[in-house]
Amino acid sequence: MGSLAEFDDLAVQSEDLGAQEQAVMARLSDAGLDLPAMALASNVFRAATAMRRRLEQAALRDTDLSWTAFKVLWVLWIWGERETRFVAVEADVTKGTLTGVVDTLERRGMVARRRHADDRRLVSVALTDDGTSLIESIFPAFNAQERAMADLLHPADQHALVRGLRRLVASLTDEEPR
Amino acid sequence: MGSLAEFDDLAVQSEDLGAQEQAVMARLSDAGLDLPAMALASNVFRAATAMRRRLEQAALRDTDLSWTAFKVLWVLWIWGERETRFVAVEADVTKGTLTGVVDTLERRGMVARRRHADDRRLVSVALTDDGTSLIESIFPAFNAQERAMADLLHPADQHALVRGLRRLVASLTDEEPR
DNA sequence: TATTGTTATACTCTATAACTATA
DNA sequence: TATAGTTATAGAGTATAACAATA
Repeated sequence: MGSLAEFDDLAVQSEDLGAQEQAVMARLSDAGLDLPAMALASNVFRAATAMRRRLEQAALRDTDLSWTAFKVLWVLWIWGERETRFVAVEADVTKGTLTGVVDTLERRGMVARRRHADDRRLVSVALTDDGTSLIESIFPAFNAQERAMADLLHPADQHALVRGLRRLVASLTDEEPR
Repeated sequence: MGSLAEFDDLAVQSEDLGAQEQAVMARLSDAGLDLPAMALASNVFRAATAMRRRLEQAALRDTDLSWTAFKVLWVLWIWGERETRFVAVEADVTKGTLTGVVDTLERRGMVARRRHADDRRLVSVALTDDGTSLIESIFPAFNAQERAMADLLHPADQHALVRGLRRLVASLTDEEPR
């Protein structure tokens, strides 16, 4: 069985396929590759890039916050004061990157470090009042963009998409604990 | 109506929600935000990061190719010789980045530039025979990882996920032509 | 010995914009 | 004037690894 048929099966409606995917089919249809899996990966990347670009332009442009600095503020807003290793995992950055971002945010008075009394290797980070005000002033516009993007899909598609992504993320992250 | 109920509606099964999303619900359930949209965005980013990390480690680690260099080879493999502006869009990088990546790949003999005779502003890039061999030797392992990740989901979930992502990408990219 | 956070290095990619050569 | 690609600059993130302090 050719993978072309397999791919087509996933396609549902050919109008949904971009030019790139059509070229892929023409080029690779009998190379023994898993085209549906390719389509899954490449669409995850394309969606992520397009969404991040839009969020950065529309919601972060005038805030003087990098994508990562924003994520760190957000994590602290959601979770409250936490140890830096936790924040690094949650914001999905390396600990080296986190040190730098926290340095910057601390210099601007948005977060504060606190060394633990009981285990003095540990450092926790928390939003200051100014940091809380900042994230609370930025987040509504950020979320409005998220909503506008989600609304590009029918509710049933949104539903299915989130469910699939959650399962994928769950499987990937407990496979590779990092 | 609280957004908590709205969020829960999307959740389907609470075991699917990671700890982060549960904390979000607890923290933000009545802030007037669109939590399902937030869940969509954040799961796209988390999936993309986890997948890229795995592909880089498992398939690109020993190849001496950066993520972007790999994408450029892939684009040229799929499309054949193309003008650099086309390659930049397709590989989703800026033209400045592309110049650098093509410089590197050309120095290694994997691609070749060709200036057009009819419009001498234009430069096309194509794989050399060595470049073709390289991408053909790397891609099977890359695709095997893509398949392994896709197989973490049931076929119906894969199907729904790809369909949703395609539609999202299509809407986002014809909204913002770049 | 192991762990936490910090520091250091070298690399990749980005955004932005100026520059060249062509059209 | 506009366009295609190149070059330049500064910034942000990465992987990797060494390091100091602490456990």
